[in-house]
Amino acid sequence: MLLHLEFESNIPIYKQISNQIVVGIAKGDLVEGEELPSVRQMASDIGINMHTVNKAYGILKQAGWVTIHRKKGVLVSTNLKAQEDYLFLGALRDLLEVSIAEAFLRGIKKCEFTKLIEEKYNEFEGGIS
Amino acid sequence: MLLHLEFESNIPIYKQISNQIVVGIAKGDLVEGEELPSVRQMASDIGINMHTVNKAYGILKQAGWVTIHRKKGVLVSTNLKAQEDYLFLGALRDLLEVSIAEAFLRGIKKCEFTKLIEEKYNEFEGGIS
DNA sequence: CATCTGTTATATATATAGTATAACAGATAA
DNA sequence: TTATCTGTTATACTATATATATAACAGATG
Repeated sequence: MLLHLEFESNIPIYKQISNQIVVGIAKGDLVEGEELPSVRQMASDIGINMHTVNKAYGILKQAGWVTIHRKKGVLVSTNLKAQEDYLFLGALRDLLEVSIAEAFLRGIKKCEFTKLIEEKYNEFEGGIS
Repeated sequence: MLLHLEFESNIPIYKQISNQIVVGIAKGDLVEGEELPSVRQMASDIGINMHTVNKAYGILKQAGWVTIHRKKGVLVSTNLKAQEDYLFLGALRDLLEVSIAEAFLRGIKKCEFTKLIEEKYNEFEGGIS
């Protein structure tokens, strides 16, 4: 899977990496058990420091998006750390509040917003159907 | 309008301030033309530095959420800087992609996600009805 | 005149992000 | 065994972001 990094972005590189891997899993570009490049390999490919990749992998490992074996290397996983739905949705609500407020005040209709959500969901659901 | 700041949050204070003011406008707690406290006053009330508030106001001014008059002070505005809907929605799409991917992989159903959006929209629409 | 306003400038302290170099222990292959 | 690769950890450095502190300026107000 190709990573598209923007080095002038205000989003940290390690966050861009971990984000795109999670999205890659949702899209089906990365499948359970698939091996990811080593920290040194990916760092070399991208042209960044090893520790930046290591931080991204550490975040993914922490959340359960990858498992790391001495033998097999870094493997894609969907064995997520348990988190109650209401906690996840609560955090999501907080995250979305400002964006929804801005959209509302800009005259974006409710259905336009939800349509955007549904389209992205379909991108993911299409990957496993 | 009361601000609820979390000083241990990873979200900068100035961002928490500007976010909550935008949400306050959407909820109808702040209305067009309403005067906001001066940078020194708000800083004093909250117990933070003047420049932190000034940075928040600067962001709001930049986007068009407030206008600043020598005479009248800092006024709530909804005279937003022109931005094409497709640009706003494109940025929104990027912002939501990871959250939607996570929700999808956690088994949150599409309708649960959109329901969350609709509920927040209703909070805002209720404020002006 | 005194006071308040937004704004700007400068300085400092701390945290974060990214890089650089090095080392360790486990696994792998020659 | 030797050599190489793995994730991991440690240390150090630079750059940037965040927040604070102090000061000053020009416009407006009473």
